[in-house]
Amino acid sequence: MGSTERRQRQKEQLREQILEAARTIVVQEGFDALSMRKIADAVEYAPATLYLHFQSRDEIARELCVRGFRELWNFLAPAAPLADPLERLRVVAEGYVRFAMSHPETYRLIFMEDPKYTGTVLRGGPDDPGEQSLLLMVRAFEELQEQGRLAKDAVPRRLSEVFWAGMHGVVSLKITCSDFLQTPAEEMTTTLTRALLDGLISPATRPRAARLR
Amino acid sequence: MGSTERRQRQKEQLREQILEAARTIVVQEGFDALSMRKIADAVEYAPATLYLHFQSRDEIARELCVRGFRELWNFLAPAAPLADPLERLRVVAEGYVRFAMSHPETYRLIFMEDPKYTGTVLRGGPDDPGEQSLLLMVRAFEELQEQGRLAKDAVPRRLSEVFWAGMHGVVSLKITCSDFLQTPAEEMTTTLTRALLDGLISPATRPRAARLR
DNA sequence: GTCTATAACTCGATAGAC
DNA sequence: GTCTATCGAGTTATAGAC
Repeated sequence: MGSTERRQRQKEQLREQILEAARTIVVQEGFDALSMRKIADAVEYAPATLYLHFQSRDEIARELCVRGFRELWNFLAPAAPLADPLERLRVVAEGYVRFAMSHPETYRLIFMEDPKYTGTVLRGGPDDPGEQSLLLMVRAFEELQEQGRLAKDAVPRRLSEVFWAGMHGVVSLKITCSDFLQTPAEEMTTTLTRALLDGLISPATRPRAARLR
Repeated sequence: MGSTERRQRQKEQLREQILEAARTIVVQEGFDALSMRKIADAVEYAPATLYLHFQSRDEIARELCVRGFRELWNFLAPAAPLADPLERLRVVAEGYVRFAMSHPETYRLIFMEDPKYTGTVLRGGPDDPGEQSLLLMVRAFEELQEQGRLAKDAVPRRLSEVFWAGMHGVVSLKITCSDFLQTPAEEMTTTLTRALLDGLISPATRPRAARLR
């Protein structure tokens, strides 16, 4: 049954082409400009053909979210093996912002467009990609706590969410109103990171060696 | 010419009705659901009539942004007369988050929807509403600096932008994926505010009295 | 199995009758 | 000043020809 396999391969190929075309449209024209007609034009098939591979425009958008988030992870992963949890958090922030600034439309689709898309990667379940990424930060704060560099009553999960919110604030403002902001994204990130980590890690429990400046 | 004045009043009344109907739709169904037809239905006029009062749907959206931002200012203004700049910043943050959480769809329209709407209130000119609001924070940081509670080489404008980004991050994440976040918005805000202000106001230059905890 | 053609529905905006 | 009627373009999705 070699022909069946070939068919299967071709089918998957078209699926990839559709997703690639969709991604290109989103990146170049924004998510609002993504329509089934436009995708169909790009892959040179009739609009209806797309429905043989995807149930709806929504399903395509969700798949773009999943893949986009996977790409985001590639920017965060280099931080994981770093020994110092503080350094790890700084590298996470740097990677996060670098991803968002180099893929603004993808970032917008995943985190700023619609809760239903954000929910695709951040459902809150223990196995979803968002939880994995947050865990990278949670662990860092836990280690800081174990090392006595963080107040005993601090809640790592909460600090991680605040830390994430800070990064998200910087990049989403940069995406929506970069003209208004006078400070470059990277500068905002370092200022934010320094201030936050310096502030979160309370002076009382922080040995001199762990100081950020 | 009393009848002319009456006409004028009626015309303005309809304009208000249109805006009020539009605001209701945005608040209840979100900005995407805002259509000229729906507004026309709500005010019991034909769709074409709306174009006698507004050039386009866009112009209605922009007016909603301007009014929404005015309402935001009402939440921030109570902070202005406070003597202690640090306290002022805390109250600004509290008001900002309270506005966003009580008017999520309005907040989304102004700050998260489209740069062209955000630009309506944040053009970057010296007279726009956004600049005014940011000035509230800039002044607070300047005073902290004058009082020697902030490093001399710190840039108030930059700190304000970072401070604002932090608040925006918290509320926009809460709006887009509140299910994923385990921490309530108010708690995130106090954690963020404490950490940021504690971190921004560097230990070296900060007298004991100004400490946040 | 594949794809064309089209249904059935949105929308914003306008021309012209009254 | 307001309405009816409609244009033209957009959308998702499906029925049925090939």
